Amino acid sequence: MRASDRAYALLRSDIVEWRLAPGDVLAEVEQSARLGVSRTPLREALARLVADGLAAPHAGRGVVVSAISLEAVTDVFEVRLPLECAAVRLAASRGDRGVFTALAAEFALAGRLIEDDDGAQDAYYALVARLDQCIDAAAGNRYLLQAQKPIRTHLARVRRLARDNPERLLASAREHEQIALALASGNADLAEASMRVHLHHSLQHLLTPAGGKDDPPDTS
Amino acid sequence: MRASDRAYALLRSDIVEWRLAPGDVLAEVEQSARLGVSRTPLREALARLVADGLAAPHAGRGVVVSAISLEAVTDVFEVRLPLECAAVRLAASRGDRGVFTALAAEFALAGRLIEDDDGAQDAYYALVARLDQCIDAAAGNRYLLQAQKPIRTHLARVRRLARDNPERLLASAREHEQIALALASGNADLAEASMRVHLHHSLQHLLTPAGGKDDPPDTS
DNA sequence: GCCCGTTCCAATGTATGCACAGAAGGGCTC
DNA sequence: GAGCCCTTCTGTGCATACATTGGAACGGGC
Repeated sequence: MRASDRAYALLRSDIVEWRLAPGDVLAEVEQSARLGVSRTPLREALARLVADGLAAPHAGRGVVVSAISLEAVTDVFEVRLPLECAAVRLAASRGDRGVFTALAAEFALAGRLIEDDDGAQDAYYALVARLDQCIDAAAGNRYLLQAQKPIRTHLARVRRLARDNPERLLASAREHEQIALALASGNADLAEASMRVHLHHSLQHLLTPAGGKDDPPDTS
Repeated sequence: MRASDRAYALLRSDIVEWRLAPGDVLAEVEQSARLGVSRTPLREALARLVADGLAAPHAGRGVVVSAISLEAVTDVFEVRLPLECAAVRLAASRGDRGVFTALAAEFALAGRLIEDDDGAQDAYYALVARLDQCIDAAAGNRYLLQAQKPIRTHLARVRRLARDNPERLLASAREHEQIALALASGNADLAEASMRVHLHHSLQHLLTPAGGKDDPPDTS
């Protein structure tokens, strides 16, 4: 792997996983020393971060990690909603239905994934990621993918703000099952409606202040 | 201005305006010599072009200008439609209505801009760009803007495939006037509907093979 | 005591040199 | 004569050295 790719991946995960907080300055010499690469590939990595919107050039003072807030979450969803709806509509009309039938069955069984302890939730997240990938593949539109990629990045960053909530995850699994079923039936209207339902609950949960002990948003 | 910015702007316009054709290889040494910058800023410019989707890394052979075709136009519009609709919905609910009332009046007068000879059409395109900027400002969503930017770039590239057609431009002006009027009234549903009408005609015209002498798409 | 100017420093922006990888062409062998 | 391998060469990837710009701190003047 190229050094610039490594630097980009490391910095990106550092930002997404909140090891680098908004406002932190990414000085070239400091980061190049920390990551063990030279300034040239590091500059390339910083440029990609800026293009992603994860960092912003600070006039004359390098780049700083960009801020993300609750208003920003609302803004992100204002873009995510039409994009995801467009994606599922395309996937419903173009996709291979068998794939989504199988995925729906997996989501129906997802309860045990979620209720199992520790690492099992990762399996659920992986399942969600697989559904996303299948939708992307079925939509078959590189421009749509290009538009969604930064949105998903910002979303992943917000997701790390809170821990997991089994209740919400279970509801999320049911919503995803509905989406998969709609795609399996090739019904674009139903798929879009199911996606709207899911995104509504997802955003609502994100905007709900973490009430009790750990009341965690799920944005998948 | 920085050398990397100059290189990016030059290469970008070269690609958008078809001085560089799809498949052309962008060799670092060659382009750095042509543009009068060193290899380092040129590499940065190439990376930005790749991020924009205007070029793609070709394994072991540098980056090549990416292809754009009629299927690609359809794909671009599949993303453009939901994004522009979302933008006008937000603009209708948030924007300052006076701005759009004034713009609607300008579009109503746009006939003379279009029918005037030569450079006058540029004034019309500038007017369209101003409407876009006002919609962007009214929507006030940086993530939406981030998603739209590459789409608009690809669109600008396609637009250069054909010359102007006064008939289509006049119809386009009327469609834009409707959008502006809907925004001025703060009616999100009407604004979206007007946008859908405009995009439908825009795409139809793009997909129509240039029939007579110069039957030129307008994608604004 | 405060404000403005100057100077120094640090960090970015740029250029160039070096090393490695992939491709193309030629030569050798079957 | 054709196919395969080796050599060479071009071009990218990386590192480092140099220039330039912006900022901060210190000193002088009001």
